Amino acid sequence: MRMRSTSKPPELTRAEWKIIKAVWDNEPCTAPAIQEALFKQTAWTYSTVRTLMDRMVAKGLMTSEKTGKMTLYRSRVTRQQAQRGELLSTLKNAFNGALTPMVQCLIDARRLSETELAEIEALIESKKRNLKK
Amino acid sequence: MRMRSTSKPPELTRAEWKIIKAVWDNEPCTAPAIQEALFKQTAWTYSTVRTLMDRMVAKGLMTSEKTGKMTLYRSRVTRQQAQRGELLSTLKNAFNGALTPMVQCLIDARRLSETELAEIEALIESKKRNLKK
DNA sequence: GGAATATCTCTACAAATGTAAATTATTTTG
DNA sequence: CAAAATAATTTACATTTGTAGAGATATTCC
Repeated sequence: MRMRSTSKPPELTRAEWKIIKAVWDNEPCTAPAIQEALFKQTAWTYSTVRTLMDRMVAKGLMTSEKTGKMTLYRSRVTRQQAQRGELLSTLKNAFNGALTPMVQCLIDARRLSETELAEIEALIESKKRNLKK
Repeated sequence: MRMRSTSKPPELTRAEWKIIKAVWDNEPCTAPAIQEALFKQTAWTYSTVRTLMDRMVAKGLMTSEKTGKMTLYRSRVTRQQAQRGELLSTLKNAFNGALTPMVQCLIDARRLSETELAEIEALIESKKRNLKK
């Protein structure tokens, strides 16, 4: 039976976001690979990256599997799950769960191009049709 | 000269969100008032609330003014600013700044009612008109 | 004035987060 | 094989966050 995700979605710290995004783009992957991938952006040393990754394994955000010399990491949360967790927590903390104000804020926060507005509108339209059905 | 907010918007922790929301609803206000207002929800003691509030003053999120016996607190960030900061940081961390996927995720994350969809659509419409002008 | 009440101040402490050096083991390569 | 390069392990440490107790002060009420 397919069941509606029961465990609340994860929340990641800023550092963890950087890591997991790199992992999603490279998995399965090693810690050295990730530190290399992030070095330009973060200048983190191998130690730092490794520590973060192991903590994330401990938290259930990734898995690690030791194959001989190297340790391979894989994400245990999908991008979707993580994004959703983040968004829902913002919705809850900052907007008391009220969706419309959140969207309003989003619209105001950035000067949106007409293209973006059109895209968003299309999403809504599609969802509406989807609901009707 | 009116200048475009240069300092990046604040980021608040979960505890800080609880506090500031209570402050917005009561300011200017005292620490005891806030702890009372939050007690049902958080069960925090006076010490806890007070510590949090003073830290927030140190961070520039609020001001405090000692009038005789009591200390009065006032927010230094508006709800708008704080919400915006939260949203933008989520946008950046979790969505690499891409707006449309974020909205998509939002739409998927909750089963939206037709009413909500309509509301959001109205927001978009309004913004579009606004852009044109 | 003393007891009760309300506040404040100071100090504390554990957990989480960000960051990394030092040491050890392993592998590659001249 | 010895030297060089890689990767892993262990340990550390400062800062931030969550949470609060204890003691000092001022205020009010009997």
